[in-house]
Amino acid sequence: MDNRKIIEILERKGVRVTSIRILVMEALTAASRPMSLSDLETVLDTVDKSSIFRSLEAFEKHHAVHSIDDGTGSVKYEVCEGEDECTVSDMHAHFYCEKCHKTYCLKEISAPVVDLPEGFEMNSVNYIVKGTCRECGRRLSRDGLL
Amino acid sequence: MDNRKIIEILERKGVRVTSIRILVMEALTAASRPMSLSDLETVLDTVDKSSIFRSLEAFEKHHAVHSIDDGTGSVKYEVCEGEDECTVSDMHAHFYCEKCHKTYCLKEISAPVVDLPEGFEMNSVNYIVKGTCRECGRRLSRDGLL
DNA sequence: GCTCAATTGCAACCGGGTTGCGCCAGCCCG
DNA sequence: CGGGCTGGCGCAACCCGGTTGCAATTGAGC
Repeated sequence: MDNRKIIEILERKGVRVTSIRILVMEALTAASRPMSLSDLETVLDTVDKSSIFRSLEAFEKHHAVHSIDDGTGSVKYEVCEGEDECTVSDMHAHFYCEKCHKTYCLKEISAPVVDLPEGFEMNSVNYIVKGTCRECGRRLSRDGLL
Repeated sequence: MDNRKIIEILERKGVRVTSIRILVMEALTAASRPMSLSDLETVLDTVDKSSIFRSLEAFEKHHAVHSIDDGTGSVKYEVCEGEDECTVSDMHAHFYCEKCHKTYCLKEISAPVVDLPEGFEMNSVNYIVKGTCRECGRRLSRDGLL
């Protein structure tokens, strides 16, 4: 992976560039799936978790990443797509596989928006579908467990 | 509140009736809103939290209550409406007020269901809207803060 | 190269959730 | 009534993800 690209992302978002932050952002962009703090901890085993945490904090403040809560008890982070803000783009659906415990990002499916009762103001939406992912479904049917 | 009703609910769901469980179920039905473990802990300050926890566990196993994760880090519980199962009824939307930190149960709004990519199997849906609730909206506009 | 603010690593802490264990209550059976 | 068994309870300890205080280090700007 080319560090230039990573550094460019950080600079564009106005995040101060450090070696640790490059590592964290690199891991996040390399992953095809939202990552939790402990996921990152195991990938970057030389880096202290508080440093990763604070890097993510900085990224999030500058809208370089956004966090999603898939109800597993550990917050996941993923790189924001848009060039600038990502408040709208973080409204897409996510899928949590109860078999392999992976969280998928259904980028193409934007989170549905409902009409709220009068007086309620919406700020953001969290839409999580739980179930069995494609691979686990295949695996289970192959093994005759389905 | 009439204990008879509480006991009747527990018996109908096949949960063994104990004094603690009556207290927990009573608190849950009395609350107009989903309650967390620590909410219940403060309401029932004579009861140990592990007892409350295990009561909730028992209730949930017998579909007397269901849990919802509003992304605040503490799971909320609410009494199932239906007489029997509640697997469908727990698919309604919830609203989390970021001002007063209350979770509302939008019973009349069922969680929207999206089409998943091929091979993905849906088990349940979690739909949380975050924002400002009616009361906080009123309060803020009354105080000129909005 | 120097200075000062920001970042990092470490260790400790926090809070929600969970569990091991001994004790107690209730119940069935003789 | 008495004994034994099952299940519930309280206590304390633990787990884990997240967070923070602090001292050491880094690095950006001069």
